Amino acid sequence: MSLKSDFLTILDTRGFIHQATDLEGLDTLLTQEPITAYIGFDATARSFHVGSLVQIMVLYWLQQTGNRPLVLMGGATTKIGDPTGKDESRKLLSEEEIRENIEKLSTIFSRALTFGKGPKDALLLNNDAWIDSLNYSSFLRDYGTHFTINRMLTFESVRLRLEREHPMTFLEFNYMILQAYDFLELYKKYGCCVQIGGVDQWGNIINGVELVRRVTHKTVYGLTTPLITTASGAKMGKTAQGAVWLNADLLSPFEYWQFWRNTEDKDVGRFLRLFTTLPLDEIERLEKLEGAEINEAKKVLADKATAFIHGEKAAQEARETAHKLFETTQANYQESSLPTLMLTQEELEKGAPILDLFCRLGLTSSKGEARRLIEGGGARLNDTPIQNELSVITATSFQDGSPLKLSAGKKRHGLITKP
RNA sequence: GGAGGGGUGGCCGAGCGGUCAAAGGCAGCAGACUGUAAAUCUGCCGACGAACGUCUACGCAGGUUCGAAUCCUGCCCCCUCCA
Repeated sequence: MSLKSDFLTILDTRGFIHQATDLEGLDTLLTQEPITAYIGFDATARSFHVGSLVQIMVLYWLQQTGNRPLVLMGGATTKIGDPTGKDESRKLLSEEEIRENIEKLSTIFSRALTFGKGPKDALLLNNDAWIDSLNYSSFLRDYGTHFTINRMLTFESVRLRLEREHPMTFLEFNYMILQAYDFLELYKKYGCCVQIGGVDQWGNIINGVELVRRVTHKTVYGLTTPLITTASGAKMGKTAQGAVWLNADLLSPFEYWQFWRNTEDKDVGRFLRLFTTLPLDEIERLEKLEGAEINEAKKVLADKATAFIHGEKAAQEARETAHKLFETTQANYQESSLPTLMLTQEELEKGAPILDLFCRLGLTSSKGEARRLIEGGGARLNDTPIQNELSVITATSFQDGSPLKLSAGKKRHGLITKP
């Protein structure tokens, strides 16, 4: 099928579309008038990770093509989704946590989207605003009639749990109803007619689409994005440190840059399409590079992806640090984005144990790990393998006054400076 | 409420009185080869300690024993079937 609208054409050619309720209908609508669409986000963590990046990119393109994005933070649904908070004080605390999470999560959108009060400006919403005040009996009477258990049982998420004989609580069962209600609310308040989400959200999205139709007799649309895996089949987003967070306080821009730089060859083209805004013909050129040349494409990917989240300046710095680290022998890392540790005068006199320094720089999580690293030959000081696990850093270790580079393997480095 | 099964390291999963810091797999880390890639091969993979070693860990709390992940008692949680 050939798509006519800018938005769907971009989504399609860049690989964002997994399935949709009525792609043609949505396409037609998009060519007629600007629309409002939303994506819901959970507030369970303090930061998004690359898994959510697909969704964020979709919102970006939505706004770029002249439509209005709504970012819905699931303040209320997150609260309900976690049934462990039983006693009163904990519940209060977790509400507090959710608030903090939402605050932190929201910062990510400011670079990708333009917020404001204009017709095309993005809005940040929290479903707390309407779900918290729902009255159980009237909610049941008004909306409960639109959901049949028969239908709900056929949804993938439910069916799988039942087939595997995994328990599913009534609470979880209700989650999808509340999410459907979100859609209805957004449709009524903001004229929002599209919900977008990951493949796992398909069932929930369908429910929303149907609820809106039953209540208002209007057609709204659902669209899902594919689950992004690496060419080797692994779920995206794991590094040595854990998840690939988007917030800089959890993962430095340099490490973020490195994550993209280390993309597998086979993924470069796909990732350039998904996670950068480079023109398609440029991407086609880049992905044709072969052998070692494809590294240039990976650098572009890293630059653009980092700039999108952390800004041009941070991307530039990350690139320079990487260049110094991997492509030259020069040792001036002062301006780098590597973890840095300054020793005290006292430590320099007494000698700082190398094992401690590995831990303090976050290169290893225990002294034992640092010890094993040295035994295995993966530990280096200024690119010279460390032989003795008992060595110490003293004032004389700084030969020319520049920082010392401590490395765990070839890719993880930290700097040690003296006062 | 009754009967039965089960809770082991990041995950899966063996062990069922000493040889268990706990097989095997996955994930992870490092080394070799390369291109800061993939694949492959090798090593490592609880903490502390320079080291003999010490401590903490097999749902929780006690107990039996020279000795317990393994046996007993109580509690908590999960699953299956029955009411």
